[in-house]
Amino acid sequence: MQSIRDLKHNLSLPSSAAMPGPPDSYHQGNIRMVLEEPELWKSFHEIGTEMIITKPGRRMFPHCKISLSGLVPYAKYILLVDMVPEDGFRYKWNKDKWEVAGKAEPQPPCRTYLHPDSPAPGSHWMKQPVSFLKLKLTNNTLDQHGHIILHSMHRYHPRFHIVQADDLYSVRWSVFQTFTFPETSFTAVTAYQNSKITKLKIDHNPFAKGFRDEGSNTKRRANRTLVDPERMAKKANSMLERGSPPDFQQSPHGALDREEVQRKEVEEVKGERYSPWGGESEREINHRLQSHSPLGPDARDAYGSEQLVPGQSTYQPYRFHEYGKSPPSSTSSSSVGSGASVCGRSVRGSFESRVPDVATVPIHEASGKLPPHEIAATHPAPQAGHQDYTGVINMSMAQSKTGVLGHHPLYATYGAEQALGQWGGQHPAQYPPPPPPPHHLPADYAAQTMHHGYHHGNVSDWSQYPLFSYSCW
DNA sequence: TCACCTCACACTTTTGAAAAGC
DNA sequence: AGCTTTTCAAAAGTGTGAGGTG
Repeated sequence: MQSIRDLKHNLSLPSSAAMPGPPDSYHQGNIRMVLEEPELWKSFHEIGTEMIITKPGRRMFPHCKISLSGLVPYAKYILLVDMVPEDGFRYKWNKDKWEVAGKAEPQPPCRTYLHPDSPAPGSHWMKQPVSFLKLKLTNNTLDQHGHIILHSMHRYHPRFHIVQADDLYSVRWSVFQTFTFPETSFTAVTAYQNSKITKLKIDHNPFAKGFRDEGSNTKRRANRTLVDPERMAKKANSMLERGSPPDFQQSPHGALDREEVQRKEVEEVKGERYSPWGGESEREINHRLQSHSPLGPDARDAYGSEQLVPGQSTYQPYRFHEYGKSPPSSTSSSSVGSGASVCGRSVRGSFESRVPDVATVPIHEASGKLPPHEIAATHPAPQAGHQDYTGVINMSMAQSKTGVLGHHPLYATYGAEQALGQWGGQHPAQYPPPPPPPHHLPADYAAQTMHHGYHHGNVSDWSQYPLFSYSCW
């Protein structure tokens, strides 16, 4: 196998003519990624996962945890995660289900979370599940901490990228593969909308133990009463004004028959399996999760995360329309493509996606074609319009990483100006059409996303260019 | 008025430095 | 002296619910 060093050398040649064909690193297509705790994810997914986003940043729960195999033990890899909008809509919670509430807001700056262990040899990644526990989500578009910025009431799903690279400098010249898992999609919220989700979180998140009804919760409430009688009096007053007894109101499990209420809710959560996305049944979800595996339902265990994306199309430069995990195309989708498309999800033409101002990027046709009311109460078709926009990894961070950051999480920022500026006129020369798909790629892997970052070799200039060309919408 | 967001709170787990033991 | 284990306080991560905002 050609070493990554050789690959780097080849790719560093400035001329597009020098762009090598697919290197032997395509053999890395053996990489397999499996989502850990799929049952937990599934239980959330069936109800409609919500993730809290806050100004200071909030961790995900369940958090992203994956297992990797098929890596070259001695080769170094970098693991990245980013969040991709599911569609071009904004949602609202109406009674007991999510409804489309209009077009999505312009996408905030795209950021990528780099696993703090990166870069590490394949043996390191494979020896145990890899957790992205410390990844945080925020709704603060001016966030300085590098958290992943999302819009509330919008739907996203995480995407995992694995890049064979000795260090962050090499990323741009390296092959990377992308994986997604349909069950990890979620709605970003600032406060939980679906009480079933709240309950699931409380039941499974150790930090929320205090809210469980197994004794400590009541103790907590009692303490609170003692600690701040004034507050409680105030609260009681306000509740009286609303005409409900203070101890029963508000809480999903009031003092009155709390156990029964809880039992009832548990039954609802476990048994009802209702989907806020238009009544998708468990069977349907299972079917969807399984049937999208290119290897069929039986392959889910073995190839739990392999995905289905037409290999050819993903090689189109600057766009990645087929990626659209919507409808989720497999248990996890992996795609193979050029470095010019990672955040792909566009219905618009690739040229339209390169508008110079991300804030004004029009929502795609899809959202225009399909009136919200027609979509309401149903899970919108994933292919629904996406906005394209691109981003640039903040390489100043990457640069510092190699020397200073050590084992701290690195977030790569995709600034709007950078992103669009660079797309503005450079790419044709800068990002020549990628080579044809590897002829020796096994059928299975032709469906994966394998991106090549074809960039110029001048390291001093590389911060101008994206690690991934981002089309987040 | 309403939908959404922010904040302080109580409670929990995690982290890391200091102390103790070997 | 050096290493490992234990202890404990501080920090960080939770959902709650009142109040704020547009």
